[in-house]
Amino acid sequence: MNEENKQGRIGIKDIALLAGVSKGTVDRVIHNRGEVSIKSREAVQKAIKDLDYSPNLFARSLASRKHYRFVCIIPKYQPGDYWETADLSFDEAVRSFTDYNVSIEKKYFDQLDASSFAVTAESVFSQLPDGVILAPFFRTETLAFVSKLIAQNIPFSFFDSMVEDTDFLTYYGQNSFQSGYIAAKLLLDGLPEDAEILVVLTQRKKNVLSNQTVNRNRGFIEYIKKRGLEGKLKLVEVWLADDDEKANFSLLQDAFSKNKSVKAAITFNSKVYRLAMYLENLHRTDVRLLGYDLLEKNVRYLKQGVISFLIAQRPDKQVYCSLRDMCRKLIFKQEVTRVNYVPVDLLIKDNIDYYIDFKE
Amino acid sequence: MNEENKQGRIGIKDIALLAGVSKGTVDRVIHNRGEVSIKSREAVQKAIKDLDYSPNLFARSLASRKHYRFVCIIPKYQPGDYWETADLSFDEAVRSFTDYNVSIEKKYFDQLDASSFAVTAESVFSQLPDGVILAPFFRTETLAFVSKLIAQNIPFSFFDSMVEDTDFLTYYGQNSFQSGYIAAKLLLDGLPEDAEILVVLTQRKKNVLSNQTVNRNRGFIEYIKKRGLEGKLKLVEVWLADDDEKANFSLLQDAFSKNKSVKAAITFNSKVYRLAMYLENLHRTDVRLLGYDLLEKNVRYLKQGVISFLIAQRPDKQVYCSLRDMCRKLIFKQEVTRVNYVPVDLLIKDNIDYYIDFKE
DNA sequence: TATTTCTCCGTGCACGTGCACGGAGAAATT
DNA sequence: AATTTCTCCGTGCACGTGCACGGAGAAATA
Repeated sequence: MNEENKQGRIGIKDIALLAGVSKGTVDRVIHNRGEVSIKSREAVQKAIKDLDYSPNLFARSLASRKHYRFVCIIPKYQPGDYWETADLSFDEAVRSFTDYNVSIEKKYFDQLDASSFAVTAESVFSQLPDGVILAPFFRTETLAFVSKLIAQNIPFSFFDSMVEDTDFLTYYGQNSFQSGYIAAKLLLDGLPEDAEILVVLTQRKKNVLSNQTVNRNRGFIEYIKKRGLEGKLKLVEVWLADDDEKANFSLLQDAFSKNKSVKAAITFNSKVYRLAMYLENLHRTDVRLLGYDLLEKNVRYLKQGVISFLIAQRPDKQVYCSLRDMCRKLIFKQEVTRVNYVPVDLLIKDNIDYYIDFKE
Repeated sequence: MNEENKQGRIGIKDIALLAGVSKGTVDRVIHNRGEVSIKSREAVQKAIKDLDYSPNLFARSLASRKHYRFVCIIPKYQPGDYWETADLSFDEAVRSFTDYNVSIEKKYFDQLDASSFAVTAESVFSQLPDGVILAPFFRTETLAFVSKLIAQNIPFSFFDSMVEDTDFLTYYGQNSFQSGYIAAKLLLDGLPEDAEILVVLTQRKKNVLSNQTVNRNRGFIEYIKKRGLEGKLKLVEVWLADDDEKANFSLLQDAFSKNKSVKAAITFNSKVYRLAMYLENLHRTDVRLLGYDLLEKNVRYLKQGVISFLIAQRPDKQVYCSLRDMCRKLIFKQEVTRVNYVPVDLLIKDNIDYYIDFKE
């Protein structure tokens, strides 16, 4: 083991020396807070360039007294729900940034209730946060919220879905349209052209579908058109309620008894385990089933072979990257990419374990 | 924006205060380098526990004079090859760790020449490295090498493939057997049971196949057995040379002319673009093609629809995680997981873009 | 008792950066 | 000319930790 001092990392005082000024002046140039003559500024900038200086981020955050406080806004959830992953990922992610003097506060709203979202969002302002990360469930309310954020000069990022034409810092999420397209391909390829397909939708209040669902559905239809299957395939829509499992069961029962030769079924959200549960009860293994997200129940049915495909969208990464980019932009003044589509990950029973077990 | 000093992070001097000793003593306990009375030691340990102290890693590595030097051993490659990704990833990864006083030296060997590997490996010792990361291409030579590493107390990690029963720190790589199994599933599902399948192998010197290839092939066969297709499917093996493209072309020509109704073809390495090129020249679109790894050429043929599936194994992650774990273990004395299988990522023309573009 | 050795421990500087403070000299004002 | 204001810049401490140095007191040796 070698004890070598200093591998010659060049620091602020090296450029001070080269530029013929003191490190205080260098500091003023780096954080351009003025009070520097043009001559000195240029000398420093040249030195920085010549020596290819990059600051030691550790020393920086050690020395910095600034404390950054971010707020994230996500829906309330039941244990095992999709949103639990995102929630836990925030805790996980913030741990990687505590040493940068970063802390985070989470706020929850009712995903069926737009006014709950508005109230939660409003409560953010009293905290005077340095940045906000949110899943923009309700378009109108989100627009109102972010315009107020902009007025107060508070940067914000979207994840999961986005509201376009707003001045968000970053977006991390899946391209829903494309993921619906891919879902269609996986579900339909190899099936007869006139097969019966069950499309299971979950309605929220006022019959409104989520952004994600709408766009995935569009992508789904697009594939069907492209393959020239429109009008040939028999698409059967089944509308379930979000909370009434008993009613849902009989709705499914109804659908399957009316359509005897269903070859495949799909949901555009994470609730595919409902369908799986239903099919398993009936010991039907002849229906190709596809859904989204790696809920524990979904994974179990995938491994059992009841579900054929799951499409995942790395919720943990969405959260981590959103937070990281906010740090990069605000703390380290680095550039970040605005729109970031996460991969459309295809999971089958044979590769699911490696996907889940892999901890980066 | 809030200027709040100190969010109450407890540091070494807080435990010194609570334990009634100086921070020097606390330091001696933490790094247990002795010269501490039992009474003091226990007081400090109690204080650490009571206050739930965790060291500030930034301050630690800032103050530390120790410089860690790692060596990695990878094969030489042509531009665009699989190993280029790994090579570049090392550069990328080491950047994240320079502030921890870490540097890395890369060493290359000829992947067709075991003795080249041995020579390269031997040259490592003169550097007195703190750790070694290698892709263990040659079993015998690797065994000799690592036993010498162990004798000199130098920790080492495998990636890409591993040599079992050695005392490696970590392994990151794909489960080759399982990935071959999955490859078979993707390639064969939906084909007639008596289809003609081309299995294209690349021989290295002395007719030796790489570990990866052997195991993927085993997994492939396993699936065929499980499906009861053994003896029904017509598997045609084609052996190509690694470097003679002209000979390879005529070998393929030969294979396709002898087997008129080939329905699918597979290679267990990254050279599937050869097959794609051949099929494209002949304007044949009726052959389902599967291969490994996201070489630029492979991706192009996938997007064109010549290749149906690519299986990826996150070489960048393998490298990054190997290096990160070495830091965790050696610098921060944290525990790491020994065997880490990376996901078997399934890519089709419709999800490849998101996969490639996504920068974490 | 005087000297040496040994055990234990406190002090103080360093790492690279941020930032407050104050000072020197020029320019503007009285 | 004396004073004030303004522009520019250097000095020095702090962040939390690692580590070298040396000192105090006890124990061992003379």
